[in-house]
Amino acid sequence: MTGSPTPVQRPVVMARYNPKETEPKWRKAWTDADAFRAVADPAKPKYYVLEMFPYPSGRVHMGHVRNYSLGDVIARFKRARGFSVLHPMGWDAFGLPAENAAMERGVDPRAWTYENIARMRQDLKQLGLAIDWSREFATCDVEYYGKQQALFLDLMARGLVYRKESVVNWDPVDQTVLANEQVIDGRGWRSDALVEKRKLNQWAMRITDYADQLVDDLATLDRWPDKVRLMQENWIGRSRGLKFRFHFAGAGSDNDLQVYTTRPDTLYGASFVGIAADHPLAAEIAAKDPAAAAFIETCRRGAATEAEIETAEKIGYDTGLRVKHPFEPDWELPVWIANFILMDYGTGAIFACPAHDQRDLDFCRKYGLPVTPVVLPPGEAPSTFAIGDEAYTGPGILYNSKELDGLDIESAKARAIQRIEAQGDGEGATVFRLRDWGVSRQRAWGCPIPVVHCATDGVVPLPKSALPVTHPADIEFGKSGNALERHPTWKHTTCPICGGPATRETDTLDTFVDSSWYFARFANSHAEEPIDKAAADYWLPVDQYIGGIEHAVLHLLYARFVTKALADDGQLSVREPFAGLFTQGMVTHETYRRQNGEWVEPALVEFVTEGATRRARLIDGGEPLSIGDIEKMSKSKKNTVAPEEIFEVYGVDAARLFVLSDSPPERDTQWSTSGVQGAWRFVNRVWDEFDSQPADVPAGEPDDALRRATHRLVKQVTEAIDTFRFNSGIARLYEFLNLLKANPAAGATPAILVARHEALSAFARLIGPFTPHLAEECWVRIGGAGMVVEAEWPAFDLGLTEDAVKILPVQVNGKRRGEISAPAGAEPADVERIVLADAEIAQRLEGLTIRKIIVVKDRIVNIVAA
RNA sequence: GCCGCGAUAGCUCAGUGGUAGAGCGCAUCCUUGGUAAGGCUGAGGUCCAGGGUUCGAAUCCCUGUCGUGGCACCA
Repeated sequence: MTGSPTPVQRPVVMARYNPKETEPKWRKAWTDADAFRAVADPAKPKYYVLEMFPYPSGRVHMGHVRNYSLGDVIARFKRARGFSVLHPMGWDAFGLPAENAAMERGVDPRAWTYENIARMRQDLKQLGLAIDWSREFATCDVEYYGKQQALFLDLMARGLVYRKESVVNWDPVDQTVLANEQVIDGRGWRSDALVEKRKLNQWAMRITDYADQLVDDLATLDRWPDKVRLMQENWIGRSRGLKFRFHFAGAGSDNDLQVYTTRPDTLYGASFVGIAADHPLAAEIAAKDPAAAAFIETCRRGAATEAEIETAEKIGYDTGLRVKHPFEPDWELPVWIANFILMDYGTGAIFACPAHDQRDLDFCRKYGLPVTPVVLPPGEAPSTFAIGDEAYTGPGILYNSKELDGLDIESAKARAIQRIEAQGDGEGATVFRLRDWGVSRQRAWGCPIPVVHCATDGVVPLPKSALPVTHPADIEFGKSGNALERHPTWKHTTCPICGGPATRETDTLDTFVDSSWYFARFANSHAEEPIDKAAADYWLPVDQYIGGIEHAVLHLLYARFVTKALADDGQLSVREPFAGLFTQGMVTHETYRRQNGEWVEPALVEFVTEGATRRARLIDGGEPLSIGDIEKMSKSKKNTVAPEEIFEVYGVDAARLFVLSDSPPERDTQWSTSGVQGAWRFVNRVWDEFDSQPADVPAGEPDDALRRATHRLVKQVTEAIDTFRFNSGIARLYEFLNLLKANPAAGATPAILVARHEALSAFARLIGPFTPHLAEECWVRIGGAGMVVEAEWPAFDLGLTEDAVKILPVQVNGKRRGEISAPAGAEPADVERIVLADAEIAQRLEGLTIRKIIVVKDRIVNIVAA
C-alpha cells in the first residue's frame, strides 16, 4: 500500500454518528419513496424471500431480530442486483396463547391478538426491514380464514378431507387433540403435558396419499439443508416389504391373517405370528376367551400415554390358534397377542423372526419360543454361529432356508416375494410411518370448519356462498374447553340440503393449516379468490425461505402437502412451495445465578476481569454471581436481552450487525454486550471514515493497490451473501475498514483520495444489506445519487481482484524455505527459472539433487530434492 | 438402538490439498478538547487423538475419543 508520507492527523472535531436521529429519518424516507413495494415486473427476474411469519405473542425478541435481519439481507441484496423482490410480512395469529390469555386475564382473544400485532408491527418496522407492508395480513382476519374455508371445501371435494373415529393424542392441559407431529417424547409440543390416548371423531387430511411424492420430491429440493430432507424422509418412513396372508390351521378365524414384513428373506426363521391388542382378531378371540380379554385389558391400561407405551415391557398371550407357514404347509406357527405390536402400522400383525429382530428376540427369550438363525454373517461357520441376547441384523448369506440358501439378503427378499405372489398369498408392498394429518382442534380461537351435521343428511359441507363462517361476536372465552361448543346459539343452523335443523361443526382447524398456504396468499393478499393464480404463477415458489429448524417436519411437511394438493386442484402451478430453505440457529446467552440459585437477568450483571478469569457480580450491591451455561434465551432462565433496549442504546444497525456478524447464520449465536459494543464501534468507525473524506475529490488515476483491494472486497462480500456466509462477508468489511484507516484522507495523495472515493462508494452499498440506515447516511456524505436502496450493487472487475505481482512461498521437501516474486499468472517454466536464480533457495539446495519441481500457479512452489 | 452434524487462538467462528486467519477479548504504549471515549503495537495455535494416501494434509480416507441434533417397540 502506498501510504501518505505525512503523519496521521486527526480531522478536527468530528460529528459523532447519532443513530437516534438518522435511523428514523431513513425509515421515513424509504416509506415515503414506497421503496419496498413488490412489483411483478416481467422484464426482471423475480425473487421471493420469506421468513416464517411470527406468532403475535406481544414482543419482538432477539430470535425475531436475527430471523428477519437474515431475510432482510437477502431482500436488499437481491433488489440491488436487479430482481423484482417480494418480501412480505404477516401474522400466524390463531392459537392457544390467545385463549390462555383470555382465561388468565379475562381479555378478548381477538382484541389481545390485534393489540399484540400492533405492537410487534411497530417493533419490526423499527428494525428497518425492506418489507412490502401493503401485503400484510393475519390468519385470524376473516378475509384470510374465510378463504381458507373455501380451500378446505375444495380439498374435501377432492376426497382429501375425511372424518374418522380414531385413537388420538389428547393433550389434557390444552384440552385438545394433537397431531403426531406435535407430540414430542410423549408430551404436547406446547403444553409439555403427558399426552393421553382417546377415541374421538376427528377431521383428518389424507397426507398419506402424497407420501410417495413427499419423499421422492425431496430429491428436487437441492437448496434445502440435507438435514431437513433427511428428517422428513425419516418421518415419512417409507419401507418396502411384503404383505401376505397366513392361512389358519384347523379351527381359527374365518378370515386369513394378513401381516406386513420388511424381511421376507427371514421367513424360514419364523417363530410365531403376533397381532396387536386392538387387532380385530384379538377382539374375536376375547369374545370366547376371558383370559385373552383380560390380557387385552392389561395392555390397554398399561398404555395410557405415549411415554408409557415406549417404555413398557414386552408381554404376550398365546391365543392357542395356529397358522400354516406359507412355504411349509405342515409347519404350524402359534398366534400371540403382543403389546409391542402397533395396530396403526402395516397391518397390525407380524411374523416374528427372533434371530434377526431384537424385539422379536426379547419376546421369544422371555416366552421360550424357538430361535433359528437364517442369515449367516460373513466369516461365520454354520455349525458354530449362534444367537445370544443380540439379534443379528447385518448382511450375510441365507442358510437353514431351503431354496433361499446361499442367496444374499436382497436376492432372498426378491425370491420370497416372488414365491408368495405366485402362490396368490400376497404381494410386495410399500408401507409408511407417516399417518394422516388430524386437523380437528377442540378450540374456539381457530378457523371454523365449514361443515354442518344434519340428522337427515349427515355431515354436510356448506356451499361457498355460505362462507365465511365466522366466530360469534359474544363468544365467552373465560373457561376451559371449547367456547364454540358452549355458545348458546352459534352452532344451531339449518342444513343446506334439506333445510332442516343442523348443528355446526364446533372443531376448528389446526393452526398449521393456516400456515400451509399463507405464502401463496402473499402473491396477492387482497384477491377475491383464495389464491390469485396469475400472481402466484409469477411469484412462486418462494426462492428463499428462512426459519427455525424446529419446523423441519411439522410446518414444512404440511405446507409441501397442501401445495401439491392445491396444484392437483389447479389452484397452483408449483408442486413445491419453497425452492430454497435456510434454517437459522438460535440466539443464546450466558446465564447468571445468585448464591441462592435465583436466575439473574443480564442487565443487572457487571463483570470484572482478573487476569485470565472473568467474574460476574450484581451491579447493585456487588454480590458475586456464578456464570452458567450458554443457553437459548428464555424467560425462565432470565437470560433474555430486550431488543428495544439495545436499539435505544446502540441503534438498530448495531444490533442487526451483531446478530449477523458473530456466527454463521445456521449456527447458534451468542449474544453478548461486548459483541454488540464491537458492532457499535464499527458503525462509528465507518462513519468516521466517510466523514473524513473531502467532498471535492481530485480527478486522476486511483491508487492501484487500494483499488484492487476494493474490487477484491466487492467480490468477497458479494459471494459471501450469495452463499449465506454473512458473517464472513462482515469480517471482510471489518478488515477493509482497517485498510481504509491505514490510508487516511488527511494528508493523502490525490491517487489515494481517488481510490478512497471509489472504495467508499462501494462500501456504502456493500453495508446496505446489513446496516441499511448507516449505509444511507454514508452514501449521502460522499455525494451518492438518490438512496442506497435505489442504487445498483457495486460491480467488480475480476482482473482487478488479483494482485499483479504474486509472492510465492518456496518449499523444499514440503518445508517453507523462502519466497519469490512472480507476475500473476506466470507459467511454471518461468517460475522455475526465477526460483533457480534465487540465491537463498540455491543455498538451501546445496549438496542436494533436484528430483522434481512442483509449481502451483499463483500459489506455491515445492522442490523435491535428495 | 438407527440416521446425521461438529471438534482450528481465551471466546465466537472463517479456512475443503499448497505461507494457519478474522472479529471480540487480553497485554504494552500513545491520546486525555470524540472522554462511561479514540488510536498504535503485540502476545497467544500439538488445527481433538492415532494411522493411511500424497512431493505436500487443518483440508481426503480409516479408527477412536468427546460434544451435539433428529428419530425410535414402525415389523
